[in-house]
Amino acid sequence: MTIEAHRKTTIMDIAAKANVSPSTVSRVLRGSAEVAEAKRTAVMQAVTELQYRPNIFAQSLASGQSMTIGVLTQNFGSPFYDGILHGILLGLEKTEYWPLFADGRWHPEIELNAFHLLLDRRVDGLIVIGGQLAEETLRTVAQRTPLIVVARRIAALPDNSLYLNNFAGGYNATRYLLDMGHRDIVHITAPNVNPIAIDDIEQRYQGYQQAILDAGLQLDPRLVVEGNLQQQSGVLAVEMLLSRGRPFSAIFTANDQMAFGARLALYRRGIRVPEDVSLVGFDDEAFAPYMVPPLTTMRQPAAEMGQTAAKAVLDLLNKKKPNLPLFEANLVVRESVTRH
Amino acid sequence: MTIEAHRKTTIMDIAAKANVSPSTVSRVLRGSAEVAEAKRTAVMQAVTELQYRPNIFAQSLASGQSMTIGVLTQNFGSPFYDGILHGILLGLEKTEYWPLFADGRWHPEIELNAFHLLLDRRVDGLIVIGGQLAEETLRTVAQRTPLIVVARRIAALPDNSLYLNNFAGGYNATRYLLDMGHRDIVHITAPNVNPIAIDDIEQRYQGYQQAILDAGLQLDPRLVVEGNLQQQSGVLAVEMLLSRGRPFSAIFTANDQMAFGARLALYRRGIRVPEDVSLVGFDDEAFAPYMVPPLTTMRQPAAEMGQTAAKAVLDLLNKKKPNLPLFEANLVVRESVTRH
DNA sequence: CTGTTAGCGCATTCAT
DNA sequence: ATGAATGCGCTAACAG
Repeated sequence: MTIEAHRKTTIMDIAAKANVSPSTVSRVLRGSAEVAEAKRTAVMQAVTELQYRPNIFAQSLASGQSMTIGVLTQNFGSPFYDGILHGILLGLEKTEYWPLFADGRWHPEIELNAFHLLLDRRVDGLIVIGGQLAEETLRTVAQRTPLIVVARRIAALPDNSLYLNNFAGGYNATRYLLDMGHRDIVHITAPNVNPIAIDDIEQRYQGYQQAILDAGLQLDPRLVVEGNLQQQSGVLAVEMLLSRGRPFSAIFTANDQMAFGARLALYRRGIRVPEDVSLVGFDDEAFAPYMVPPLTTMRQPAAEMGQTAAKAVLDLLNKKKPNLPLFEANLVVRESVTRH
Repeated sequence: MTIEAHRKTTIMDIAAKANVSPSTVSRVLRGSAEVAEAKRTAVMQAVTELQYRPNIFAQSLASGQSMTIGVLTQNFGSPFYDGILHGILLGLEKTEYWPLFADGRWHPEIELNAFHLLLDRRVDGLIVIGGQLAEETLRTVAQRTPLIVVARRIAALPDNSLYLNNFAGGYNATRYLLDMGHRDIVHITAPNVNPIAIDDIEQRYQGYQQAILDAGLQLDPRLVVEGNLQQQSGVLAVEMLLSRGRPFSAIFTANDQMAFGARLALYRRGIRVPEDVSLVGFDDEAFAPYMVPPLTTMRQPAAEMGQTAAKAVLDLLNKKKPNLPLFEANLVVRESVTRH
């Protein structure tokens, strides 16, 4: 058993079989130059016959390109982020680029590590979804590598970040409840979570406040409760609320998960939804339509954002200025809200 | 460690700076041989000073190893699969291997393509989560590359597949309802979904049947309804069931999503859970504890399976026979079931 | 222990 | 249009 016997087929093998030089093989394979039709087909045939597959490492080493786009996410399984992931996948599907995923797990150290490993793999472009990387770090990288940050606003990189208008989302959700006749509207926010989400959440809160004021009503701090985005905190928030004794007819939560928790707490207290209290969430998680009753919520266009992000990095790779619209969440009306 | 470094510093630069040969640099960097302490530290210092980062492509090309484990999943966002993903991430975390993800999107062609792209990237090992790749294909690859298939039983590869005892899961769920005094137990199954899941689902159904028989009861086809694993099909299943007029006091669904749908349908019909009908799901999705009322369900040890899979490929890489236990789903009791 | 010498497989100049 | 030559950055076999 010689080494030869098991050696992988290389560009040389197919060059020999097709009676051409290795360079010609390379030319037809990557279409980098015109080649006589006869040789062309001879090469292609040899390729299929020998089941040749190029060695990516050799290719990348020689060309300096990896044909990959690094994608840094924060936990496979977060509904919103996964939606973005799908969009990216879709946006890259018909291109020559292949996504390389890394998971920051919402851990600053793990995230930084993953980020570097992506860079070590010499990705040609980079998409960062949310996360907590220092803006400084992102700025530095952006100078050298096409970079798009999704679901996070980087003030210093207006042309590289893509995010949602959370203020409008909070405003519209609240506005809807007002239009339905509600006057005592609770908001469950989440001020002390990780640094990036906090910004979005704060925006939603601001939107809530502005809508109340625009309706000519007064802000009442007793109607605002704090959670941490987890379902359980929605439960606690409602408990807290009820203990305050301030009457209310509707609840708007900063995300769906807390709405789920809130709904459970109301159920345990025997408070009916939507007869006694209306409920509006934010995210439109897969479960929202199947809650009892189905949850009215703000849908974030995650997939569209991901796809736009993918197109944007490709634009950057081609030295074109990418088009980065400001996205908005849309109200999805379901049965958890009634006219008051 | 900053970003600048990823540029052009090569092993030669640091060799020059440390006054040693490139090979010595390589030796200390990868610990492949003993090196005098003095040179060692000189090299290390040069490395940090020049912010050197090895070129992965050159490394892999020269060594023949990529230090990556390919992971083929089927849609980022499926709760069970994501759990496995997390487990794999965890299992690989402290090793020298880095996971390379690909998404088959539940599309046979896309999956096969992704599979090949993973192989093209010369992964040292491979973990396939579910999917529909031909057993033949898997067997061929397994001969050449360490391969573990998770959440799918490959008869021809008993030492490479890792899955759950779904029969026991179905049996235990049904058994629990029987123990609670229920006699007219509905099962919502899903016979016509994709080829791989169908096997698991069928096993759950078999478990249900066996439990009924073991309790000395008769199987009644009118108590079995078919869905397709989606929430919406749970809604339809219950509608169908009610139209049959056959009384029942409990429903066991083949997955949580259909349980969600079923619960919604019951709500719309004014049938109370659990007072009128008890409900048991399968998967323990994140939402289950927050359903109204909280859902009793079978929890699959996804993360453990993923971690075990990761360890198993590493074992294969080290020519050790991996330990592949048969996993089981555990009952998680919540308020959606009452004694009958 | 350590420096020298060859490749790893391919892309890309150069010449022709 | 095409073959020969060079190098991408690193590892490993071979001497010393």
